[in-house]
Amino acid sequence: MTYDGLALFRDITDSEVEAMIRCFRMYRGQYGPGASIRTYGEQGGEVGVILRGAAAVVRFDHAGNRTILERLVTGSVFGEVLAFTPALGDCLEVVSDGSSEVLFMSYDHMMKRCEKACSYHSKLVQNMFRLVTEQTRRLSLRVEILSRRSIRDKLLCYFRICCLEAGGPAFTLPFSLSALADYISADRSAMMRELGRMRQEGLVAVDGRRVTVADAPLPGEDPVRRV
Amino acid sequence: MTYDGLALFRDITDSEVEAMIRCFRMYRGQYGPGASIRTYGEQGGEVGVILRGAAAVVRFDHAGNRTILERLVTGSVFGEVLAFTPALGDCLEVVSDGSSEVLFMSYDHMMKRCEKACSYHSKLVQNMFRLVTEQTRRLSLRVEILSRRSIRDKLLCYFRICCLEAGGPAFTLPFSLSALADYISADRSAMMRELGRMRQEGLVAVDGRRVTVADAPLPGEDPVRRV
DNA sequence: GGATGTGTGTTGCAACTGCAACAGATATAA
DNA sequence: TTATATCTGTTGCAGTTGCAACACACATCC
Repeated sequence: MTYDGLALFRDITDSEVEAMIRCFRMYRGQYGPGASIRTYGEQGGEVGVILRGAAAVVRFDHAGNRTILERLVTGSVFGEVLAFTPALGDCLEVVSDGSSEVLFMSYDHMMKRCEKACSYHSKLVQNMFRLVTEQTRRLSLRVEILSRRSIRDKLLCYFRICCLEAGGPAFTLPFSLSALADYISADRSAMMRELGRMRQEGLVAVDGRRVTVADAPLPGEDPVRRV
Repeated sequence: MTYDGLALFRDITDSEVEAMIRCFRMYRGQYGPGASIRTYGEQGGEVGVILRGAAAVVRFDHAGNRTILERLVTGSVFGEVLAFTPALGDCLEVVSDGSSEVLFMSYDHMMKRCEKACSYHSKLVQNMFRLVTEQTRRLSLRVEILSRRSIRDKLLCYFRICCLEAGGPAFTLPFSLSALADYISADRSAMMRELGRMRQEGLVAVDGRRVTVADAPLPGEDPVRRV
């Protein structure tokens, strides 16, 4: 296995990675579609990296509502020490989306200053820093979406972010419409209804998972400031 | 000024901090109550640290709704590179809460590997890492709150988190009820109404900013898992 | 003192949203 | 093929929520 292309191991050679895997006692796990990678609460201070495939951090509240807290793709990091400490009796789970492979390591071990002062160790920390920073930005976007007051605003906010990432007025949803409802934390039928209204008003066009937004923001364009 | 007690400068002596301030060309700013510390979009890759006082990251959408995206206290870090990139034409602002003092530095300069390899530089990066991690956890909690489907659930979720932090069934709100509504992203009057209902049902007791929760979770108690 | 601004508390109303239920489409496995 | 599961699409209904408006308390400032 090569670790090329993984942001966590950027500027670190495969042989150095192998050395770290031994030194840090990292281990890998393979998961099938829908398999539970981790249930939060059980893992001590562990950090996971998605080597291959994708996954999602989901929460089930006492009423059984599923909420997708976070989507993890190849290269994403997750872990209780990084985010989403379960505190309120809800069930938190990392679920494999399709088949995936995950590398686990001890957070403390990674953060501890190594007596050998290996240069790749500090590179690892720097890379992890970048990943956590990205994570923070994704979470911020999530907060931006969830803090909208209506389903319509949530959808528009999410769609526009997707357009910016895609660099055009159209993009493909990374998950099903049902999962989208869970992601924006809304009732599915209510979302479908609102989506229908928006389609009628010509705000969006939805064809399967393909979404086209009417007044999509152009990338690079400075947002208008209203004070 | 002493930098004691600031998480960013932990394990770094004041004289080392002073050296870094010169080397990094950091600078300080003082702000009065309600003053705008930064408007997102204007600052390049800058990172700010609250040295004294408190602040809030707020957003005004096109309809004028205010949303408190994040509360910053002494020691908190903020910056466009860390979180909350404005992307959708809304107005994002860091507003001083009371009088405050902020230290700014260049993100790139901080992340760049220093040719002198000063030990305190790498300590700074480690400390920053911890702060960003904490930031991530706070954002996660925020997502947990906002992803609740009703005002009641949002309030209960937030209150319980506050109880866990306070270590008891009662705590004092860090801001006004009006600001709380902005924080949970709900209409103020609707929140007051729901709060009244919850009071009637004996779920909570609210006296000014003092909140007591009936079935507060106890710290250290393992959350119940329901699969 | 009055003016101003902010925070609290309340109400009516219209609109939105969650919920339950149903039907059809599609895909996968037995 | 038949089951089974998931996803899509729709509807009625009841409850929640946002919105606008108002009254009052409490500060600060002139």
